[in-house]
Amino acid sequence: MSVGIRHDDLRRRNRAMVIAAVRRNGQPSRTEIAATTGLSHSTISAISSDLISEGYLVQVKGGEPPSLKRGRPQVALTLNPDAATIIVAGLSLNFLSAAIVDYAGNVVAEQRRKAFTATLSQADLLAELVAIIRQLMAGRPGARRPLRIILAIQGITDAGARQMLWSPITPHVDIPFADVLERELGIPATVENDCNMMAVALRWRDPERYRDDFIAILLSHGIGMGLVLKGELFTGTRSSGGEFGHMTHQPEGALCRCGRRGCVEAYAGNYAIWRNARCKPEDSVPPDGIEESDMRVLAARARESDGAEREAYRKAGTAIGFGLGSLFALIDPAPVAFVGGGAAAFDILEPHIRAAIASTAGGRHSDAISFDTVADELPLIRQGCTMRALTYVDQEIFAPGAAAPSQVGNVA
Amino acid sequence: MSVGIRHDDLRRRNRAMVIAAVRRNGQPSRTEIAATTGLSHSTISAISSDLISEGYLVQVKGGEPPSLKRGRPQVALTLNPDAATIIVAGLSLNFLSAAIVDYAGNVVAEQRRKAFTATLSQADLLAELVAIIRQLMAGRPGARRPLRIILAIQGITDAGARQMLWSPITPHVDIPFADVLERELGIPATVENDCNMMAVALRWRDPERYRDDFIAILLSHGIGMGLVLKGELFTGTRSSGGEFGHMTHQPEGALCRCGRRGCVEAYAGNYAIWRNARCKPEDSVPPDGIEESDMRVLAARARESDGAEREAYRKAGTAIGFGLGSLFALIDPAPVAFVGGGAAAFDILEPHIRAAIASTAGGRHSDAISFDTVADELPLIRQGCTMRALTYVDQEIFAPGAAAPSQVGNVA
DNA sequence: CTCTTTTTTTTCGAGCTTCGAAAAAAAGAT
DNA sequence: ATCTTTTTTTCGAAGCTCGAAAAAAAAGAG
Repeated sequence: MSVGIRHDDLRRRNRAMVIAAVRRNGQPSRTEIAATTGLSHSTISAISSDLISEGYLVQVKGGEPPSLKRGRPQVALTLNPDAATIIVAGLSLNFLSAAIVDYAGNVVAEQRRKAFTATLSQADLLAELVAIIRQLMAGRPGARRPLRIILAIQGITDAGARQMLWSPITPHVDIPFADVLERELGIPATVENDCNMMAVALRWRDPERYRDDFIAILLSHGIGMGLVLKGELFTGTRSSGGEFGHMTHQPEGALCRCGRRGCVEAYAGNYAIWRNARCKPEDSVPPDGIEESDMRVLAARARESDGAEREAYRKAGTAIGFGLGSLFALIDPAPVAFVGGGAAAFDILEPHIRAAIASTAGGRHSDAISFDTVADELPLIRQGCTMRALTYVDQEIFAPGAAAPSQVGNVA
Repeated sequence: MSVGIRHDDLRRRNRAMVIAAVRRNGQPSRTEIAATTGLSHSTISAISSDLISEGYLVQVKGGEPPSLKRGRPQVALTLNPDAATIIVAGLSLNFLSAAIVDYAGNVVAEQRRKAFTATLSQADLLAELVAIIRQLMAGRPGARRPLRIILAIQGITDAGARQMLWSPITPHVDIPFADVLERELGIPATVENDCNMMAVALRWRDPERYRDDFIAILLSHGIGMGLVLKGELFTGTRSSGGEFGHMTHQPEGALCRCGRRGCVEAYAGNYAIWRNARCKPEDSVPPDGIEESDMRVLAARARESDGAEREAYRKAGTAIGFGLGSLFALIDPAPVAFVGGGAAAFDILEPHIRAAIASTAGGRHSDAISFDTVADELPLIRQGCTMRALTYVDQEIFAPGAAAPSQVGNVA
């Protein structure tokens, strides 16, 4: 359904565009905003003066160094940190975190706590989550109500970012996190897949390298992926999608944590590497609770001698490589960032990944396949959530009515 | 890079929206256009009166049956067939076709000819293509110059729709079809992958069933795919992408026509089914020139008795199923249309496809997996090309400057 | 046959928005 | 102190969409 542009949409869109330019650029002047948006100086002047008087933007006074150029100096604009706050929460195995973040993206308060996610009832899990956020907000009495809650979870979410459909950290499925948070706290909430947030963060961190098309792969107990294609975060038609770890590497192959067989993860997840390194049968139930330190020992042994550990990493690299090969057959090659504890063993994995890719259709354009590693996923996830939630807030403020994830399809 | 909306873009976009509404709807009245676009009646009235006086739209006079409602009858608007023409060309193994199509999508002239694509030099192949189009245009002296050429090829094209990167129908690679056509004929040209055009056509044909997310799979000598996700035709980052047939089904498996091993196509392409049915070794070079009639014989035998033929189809179905399973892990399940000669044997394939999917991550939401078959791919490809080229023309006319495939990414 | 009702389409003025040009502002250079 | 350069604001013009009202065109009622 194609929708025409109303006249009053115009100003809203251009206001949102200006805010987006400031968010992306940091401290642009009006002239720079005019250049990046393509709008005239007079329009930018009008819009930014509105946004300043409404409290969304502020002029940076003495911050910048005295420019060496002649002429009236540019006045830098920046986001007013006090314009709004959001809450960024994270839920991973046995661990719960929440933070209040201001409109400029600075963390202003934070809470962390242990919680035995694997054994908690669904109600208790939700209660813990609500409690940590309540506690966080109680620490700032009198503060304005946060405009949005964003929750990153290890697991699959629905396409509308309302529910967790499945997660390895809890036996419960279809948990309506967003609905519960909204009901209990009265703040709009969304649930996002952690790997997707990693991809979002990479784009904000290094837009040179991670621009329009790239892949973030989490190497941890399981294997996750966040994918950006044509500048948009890629999601499934019904879920957060991108379950790279559960593409089939070997039909009827090794037993995966998900209960099926032959998934990439069943060869490349920490538990799979451990299982192979210990020479357990491929169909043995994947063990839980493997520590990063255990993996470091395995990796060290794999580097030292040509034994079962090295073979385990070979299998892992091969599985990842064939998975990437199939992915590249669909989307063409793109830069890959390997994130998480497993990235520490990337030196062992890389030759096998490259060898496997070379034997697939992904071998074409192998020059486009550049790998990078990021050791710690948590800061990435936090940053991705922050930017995503703030962008939602921007869209809500400046384009009310237009739902956040709106996209008008138009195949021709 | 975010670009603001200029004031004069507004009318252009809304004009394009009106044209798109008419193209999609067939013969809508002004009132219906207002409803679907969300613009006011006064705006639609102004725009459509402009478009009529410019010759793009015409009012349908006595066409519709006398409405049984009271009140002033709606005046149906439709595309003026004489507003423009385009050329739709197709290139497949040993076969070349071209047609002139008017602005309303009707074929007004057509040419077909044999050409031995597999043995022609690149120059001769291009010359044949230019010749058939010249001949077509020579048949309509005095006619206005067509506004666009669209060429569908069996093979991979680049993301910009300028070149054929690789094709099974010719040994030559990186053929700059679009540049040559534009230079020789002076008409803007693009090259599209045939399976992508199938997907586009399905959406125009049956928008109820094929709306926002669906998959078109060509079962023929090779295996091709066209994919629509979130209402947009899916393409790779550098090429037409979606090479479903060259996802890896079995690492180090059967020899594929592409020279690699274990691709889905190496089990499910006509040549692979034939190879398995004849009990040739999996690493034997795939034969060429298998006729549809040969495949019908194989399928009949597979239905009759449990022999090598049935086993060949089992392997084919399994490969397709595991491929779909991996695809569904990435994009979630979606309706699938199997197109082409191989769809005639879908009854034999289906149980194996479903069994394989059920054993993968795609097994979730298996209710969303509905299959359909379309016997003949050529009309689909023709129709898809027609609609795509006409939409390009619309965009060029009504939104000059904005390149046809424009999409501003905005990850947050 | 005429008048009323109903529905579609057009007309018209109001209210926005953006743009370009010119003016104002704010610094360094001379 | 004045000139030059660059940024920002101001102001009028032009264009677009919208809502309300008017006009048009048909069916139904009497």
